[in-house]
Amino acid sequence: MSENQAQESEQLSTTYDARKTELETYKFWEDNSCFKADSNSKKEPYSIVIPPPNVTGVLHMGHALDSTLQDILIRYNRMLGKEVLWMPGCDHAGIATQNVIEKNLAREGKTRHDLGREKFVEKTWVWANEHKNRILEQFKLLGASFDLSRKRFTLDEGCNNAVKKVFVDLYNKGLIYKGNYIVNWCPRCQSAISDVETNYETEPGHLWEISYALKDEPGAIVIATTRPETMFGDVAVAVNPKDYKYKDLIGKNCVMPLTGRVIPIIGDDYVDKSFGTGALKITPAHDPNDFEVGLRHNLPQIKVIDEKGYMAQNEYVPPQIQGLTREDARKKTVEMLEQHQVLVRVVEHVHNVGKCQRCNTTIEPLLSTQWFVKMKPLAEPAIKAVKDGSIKFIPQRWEKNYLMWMENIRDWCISRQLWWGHQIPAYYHNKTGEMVVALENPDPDNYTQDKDVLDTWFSSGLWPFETMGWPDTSSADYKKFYPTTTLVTGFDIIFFWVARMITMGLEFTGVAPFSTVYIHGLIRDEHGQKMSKSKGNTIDPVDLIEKYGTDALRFTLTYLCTYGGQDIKISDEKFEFGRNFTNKIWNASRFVLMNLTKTKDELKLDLNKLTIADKWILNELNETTKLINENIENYRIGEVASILYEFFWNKYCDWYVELSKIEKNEAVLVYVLENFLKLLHPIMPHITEAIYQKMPINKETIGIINSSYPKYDNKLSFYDDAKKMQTVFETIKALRNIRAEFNIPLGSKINIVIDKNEQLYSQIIPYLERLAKVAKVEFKQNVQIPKSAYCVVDDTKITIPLEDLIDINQEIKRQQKKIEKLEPELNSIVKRLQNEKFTTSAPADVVEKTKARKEELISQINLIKETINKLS
RNA sequence: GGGCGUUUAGCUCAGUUGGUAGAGCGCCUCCCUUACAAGGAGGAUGUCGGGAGUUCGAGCCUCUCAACGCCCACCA
Repeated sequence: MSENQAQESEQLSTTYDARKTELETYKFWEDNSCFKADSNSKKEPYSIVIPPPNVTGVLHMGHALDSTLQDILIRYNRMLGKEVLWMPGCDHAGIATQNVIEKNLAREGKTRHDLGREKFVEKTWVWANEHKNRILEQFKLLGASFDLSRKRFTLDEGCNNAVKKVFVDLYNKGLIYKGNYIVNWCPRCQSAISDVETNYETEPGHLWEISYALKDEPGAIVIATTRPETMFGDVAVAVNPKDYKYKDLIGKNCVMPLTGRVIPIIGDDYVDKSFGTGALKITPAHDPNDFEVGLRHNLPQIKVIDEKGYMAQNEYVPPQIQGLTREDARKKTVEMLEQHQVLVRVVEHVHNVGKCQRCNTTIEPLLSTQWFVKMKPLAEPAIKAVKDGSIKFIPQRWEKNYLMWMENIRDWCISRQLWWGHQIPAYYHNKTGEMVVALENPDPDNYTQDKDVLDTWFSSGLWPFETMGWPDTSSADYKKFYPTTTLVTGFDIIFFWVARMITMGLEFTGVAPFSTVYIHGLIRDEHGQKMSKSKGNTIDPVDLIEKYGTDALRFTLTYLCTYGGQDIKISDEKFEFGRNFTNKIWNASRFVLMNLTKTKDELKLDLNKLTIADKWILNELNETTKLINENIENYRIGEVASILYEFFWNKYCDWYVELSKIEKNEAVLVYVLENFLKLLHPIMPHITEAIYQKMPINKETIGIINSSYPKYDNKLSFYDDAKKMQTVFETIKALRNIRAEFNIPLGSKINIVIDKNEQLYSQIIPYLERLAKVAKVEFKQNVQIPKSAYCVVDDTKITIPLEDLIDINQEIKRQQKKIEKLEPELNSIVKRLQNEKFTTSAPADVVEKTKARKEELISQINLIKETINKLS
C-alpha cells in the first residue's frame, strides 16, 4: 500500500481476502506510527488503559469483546481529532503465574522449594518475558490500535516503584496494618486470599449433633456442627442468653468427648436459637464468626488444622486423627463419636462452602498473620465520587452494585505467601525483629525483607497512574493523559479492579482515575453457559478470525453488544452475519469503483446538480451520521452497528446503487461510500481502510484511521426531496408485490395507469421501467379499466390491467384477505376517535396522525372493494 | 436473607422520552436481473411471562405473582 498506489483509483479484487487485507492494513498503520500517542500534543487528550490481560493468558472471546469496544472508542476519538492514548500492558497474575511454573516443575518431579526463592523467581521471569509479549501480539489480530511503544507490565520497575510508594504511604497513614486474624486460606496455593477471591458453592452436607457432657453434674448439652473435625479446636460452647432452654447452663463447664478437655458454656447474642440445637461450639482458629466470639469472650485460639489442610500434630488432636486430611479427619471423627455414643443425630444440610477462585480448593478459614488495608477511610471518597457524578457507570445500574459493596466494605487482606509478585517493603531486624516499612532496605546486612508478596490486584489497582509515570507527577504522560477518560471492562471485576483503582486513584492522585466506566456483559456459549476450557465450550477468537476475518468478528460482537450490557450468547455461525456484511461492503465498493469514469477532481460533490435520488441518499447519510454520533457518544455501540448495517445494505445498496445502474451521479456514489466507510471505521477498521486507500478521492490524511469523523451537515438535509423519493420506492414495492404475488414473470412487462400527480411520476418513470419492469406508463384521470388491480401510494391511485396476466379469482381472494387484515385496525381507530377523551387530551399531532391513518385505511379498503367489484 | 437482571416471531435478540411491534438466522414462493447465491424480489409468523392498576392510550410507568439467571451476605 505505497503512496503511489494510494493516489490512484484501483480495482478491488473480485473476492475479498479478509486475512490478507487485515494483515496488510495493520502493518500499514504500524509502519506509519498511527497508534503512537504524543504527550506533547496540543490536542485534547483521550485515554484508555487496557484491563491488563494475565501474562498466563491466551486470547479469548472476552478479550475480543473488551478490546473491540475500547478500540472503537479510541478510533472514534482519534477521528474526532483528539490526542488518543490506548495504554497496553499485562498483569503479572501472581497466583496464576506461580501455578503455571509450579506445574511445569512438577512435571520434572520438583517443587519450588527445590529451586529456592531466588532461582524460582528468576525462572518465572524468563517465562513471563517470553509470554508477556505473546498475548499483546494476539491482541493485534483484533486490530487493536494501542500504543505498544508504551506497553507496561504490572511487575516492571516503574510499577514496583509505585507499589512501594503506595504501600509505605498507606502504612505511614495507618491505613495498612499487620495482624493475626482469620483469613481465607487456600491449602493448595498455600496462601491467604482475599474475600473477593473466595467463591461460595452450594453443596450438600450434614449437620452433626454432638452431645457434650456437663462437668460435675448429670446431663449434657447438644451442639450442632457441619465440621466435626474442627471440634478439637473448640474453646467453648455458646448459647443465646435469651434461650430459656440453656440460660441456666451459662457459666457452667462441659467435657468434650474424645479428648475430655473441659470448656466453658458461654452466652452470646450471635447464636441463633432456632438453628440446629441452639447450641454452638466455638472454634476461634477455624471459623470467622467463632473468631469474633472468641475475642469478645477472651477465649484462647487453638489451631488444629495446618497450612496444608492436614490435621495438626499437637496435644489437642487425638493421635488417630493427627496428620489426616480434613476430609478423612471428618469421617474418622464421626466414627469415633459414634463409638462413644455421643453422636445424637445427623441431619442432611445444604450449605455454602468457600472455594479458592484460582484452583477451586475448599478454603480453610485459618488464623494467620497477614497484612491488611483498612478500607473504610479509603472507601469514603470513592463513594462520594460516584454519588456526585465524577465517575459515571454505564449502564447506571452498576453504580448501585458498586456503592453497596463500598458501603459495606471490609478490610482487604493483601499479603500472599507466594514468591511471584511485589515483595512487601517491610524489613525486620535480624536480631531484634524490629520492623521498618520503607522504600528500600535500611541496612541489608542486618535487615531481612518480609517474605510475603502483595495481592496481584494491589498493583493492578494503581494501573491508570502507575503506567503514566506516577509517582513522577511531572512526567509528560501523566500530565497529558491522566486522569484517563473511559474505562471499559466486564462486570465481573468491578470489585476486584474497578473499585480498587477508584480508591487508590483518589487517595494518591486526588482525582478519579477515569470519568466513565463502561461495563459490558460476559461472553457465553449458545446455551448461556460461561465459557471454560474444562467445559470444552470455548470458542477461540483466532479460529473465528481465520474463518471470517477480524472485521467480521468485531462487527458481530459489536452488533450483539446492547446498551443494557446483557451477557452475549455466541456460536460460531453467528459470525456469518459479520462475514456477510464484509462481503457486501467489499462487493458494493468494488462495483462503485469499477464503474467510475470521472477523474478525482471531477468527483467533487456539486450540490447544484442533484436528482431527487441523490438528495434522498445524501439526506439519509446525513441523518445516519447524526444518529451514529449521538449513539456512540452515549455508548450505544450495538445500535451504531445496527444503524450502519441498515443504512448501507438497505438504503445504499438496495436502492441507491441499484438506481445508479439507471442514472448515476458518480460524485454522490463516492461521497456516500467515503463517508459511510469513515462512520464504520471504528468498528471495522481494516476493510474500511483498505477500500478507502483505493478510492480516487483527495484524501485529507494518510489513511481513514486519522481522517475526520463525519458530522451532521445542514447543507445535506433534503427532507422534502427525500420524501418524494420514498414515494418512488413505495410505488416500486407495490408493483413488485403484485408481480410476485401473481407470479407475473419478469419477462412479461406490465402496463400501469396513474391517475394524477403526473409531475412527480414523470420523474420516476425511468426507475419504474427498470426496477419494476413496467412496459408503459399512462397518465389518465378517473379511468375505468376492467379487470384491474390497484395500488395506492400516498394519494395516488395506480391501476394495473390484469386480464392478460393473472388468474382473476385468485386475485379476488387475495384482495378479500387484505380487507380482513385492515378492518380490525380501522375499527379500533374509529373507536378511538369517537372517544372524546382521546381527541381532547391527546396531543394534537397524535390526533391528526390518527385521523390521517383513518382516512388512509378507508380509502385503501374502498379501493380494494372497488377492485373486487371490477374483477367479479 | 438482601440486591440486580431476564421473560417480545420457530431460534438469537433489538425496541432511547408511553401513541398499537422490528432485525438476523430459519421457513415458503420466485429469480444465476454480470457488485455480491456469503446474493436479489416477495411472503408467512407475535392476546410483547400471568394478573391488577395509572392513562384517552402500556412491550415501555406502578403494584403483584411466576419462571430462569447473576451478585452480595455466610446460621454453626
